[in-house]
Amino acid sequence: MKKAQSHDPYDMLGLDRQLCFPLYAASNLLGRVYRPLLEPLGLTYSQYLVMLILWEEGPIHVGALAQRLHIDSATMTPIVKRMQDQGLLTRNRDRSDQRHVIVRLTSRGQSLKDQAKEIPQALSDQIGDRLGHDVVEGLRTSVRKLVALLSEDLNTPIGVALPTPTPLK
Amino acid sequence: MKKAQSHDPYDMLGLDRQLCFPLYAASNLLGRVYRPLLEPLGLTYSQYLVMLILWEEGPIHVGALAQRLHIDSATMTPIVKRMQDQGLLTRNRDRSDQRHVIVRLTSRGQSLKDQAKEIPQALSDQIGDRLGHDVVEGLRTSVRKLVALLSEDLNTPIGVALPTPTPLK
DNA sequence: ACCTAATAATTCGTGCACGAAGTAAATAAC
DNA sequence: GTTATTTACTTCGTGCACGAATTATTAGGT
Repeated sequence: MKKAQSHDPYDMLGLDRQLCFPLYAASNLLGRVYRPLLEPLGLTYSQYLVMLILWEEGPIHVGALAQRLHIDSATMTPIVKRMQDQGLLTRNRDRSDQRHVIVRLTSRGQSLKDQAKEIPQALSDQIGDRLGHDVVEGLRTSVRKLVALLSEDLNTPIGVALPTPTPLK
Repeated sequence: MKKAQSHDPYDMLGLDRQLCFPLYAASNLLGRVYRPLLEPLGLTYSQYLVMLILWEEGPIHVGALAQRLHIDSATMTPIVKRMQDQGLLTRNRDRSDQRHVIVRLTSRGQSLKDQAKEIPQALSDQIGDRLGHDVVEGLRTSVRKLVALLSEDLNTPIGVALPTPTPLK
């Protein structure tokens, strides 16, 4: 069922044949689209994602936050620190387990939700209208499957077959 | 044809409803998958993308390189500088137009192609086998459409409808 | 020729994103 | 109960990625 495309390994090095590159480009471009929309709220894109979780789920540990966004906890720490400096949230040690740090929205952080609520709809409409809402929907579910695959395979690495590059040729 | 999902703006703030978040996560995760594969070659992921273009198309200006990868030229400059330091390429002013800087592979950069040629096939197979090759193919074309849309709309900004958030409610 | 765009690359400052190493607290081992 | 191990977060160093401001060069207007 798969159409017989070239199996010359060199052909695979074409930028257009890769899946990774469009994803990389799309992610960067989306970040660039979000920037002017989030600037009035004083949020970066990563900070916006943190807010989405806090608005939806309430107080949460730093590690859980990082896990939810599929980023390293070493990346999360400075993000929530800056957000604390902005008065959006508080960071406190868990009294029952001093290793955990609980992140909580301040009232200022809570109230920001009102200003943010129009953003996803506006973007979703704009993209959906031009790309086709069904295309966007399929894209969303496919990418989520890919994310699920990649994040589970970070335990049993996906590239483990590489150490023996071409057994025989 | 579109199924009637909630139009409550607050519902749209759910992390699972967003298209942008899976793309962000997928891009980060893919970068993490590529890292150990590219480390033996001494390349970062962005540097790998630059190499793909140079292998495929030969000498190119810094600006064109940035445009091809949909990143800012201010991001490109330090990348090619580091690659020059590694002896992978040369940077020279264009004699016919001193504003342009031409990037060329060195022989060392050329020869790296041999070591890289197995990488995309290995990943493509691993992901395709688990996600379905047809799913991956559909994903690839959809994301490319999205990229095309986003990059053209950066001239006529996509978020232009936002300055009037809710005309009336 | 001269003065003004426009263009190409770079520099600057901020914020992610990562792996590796470090610190401190809770748990296990014995 | 003291020592080892695990867990949660932080610190550190490198490399992107961006917008804004600079510099250098070319192209246009008169």
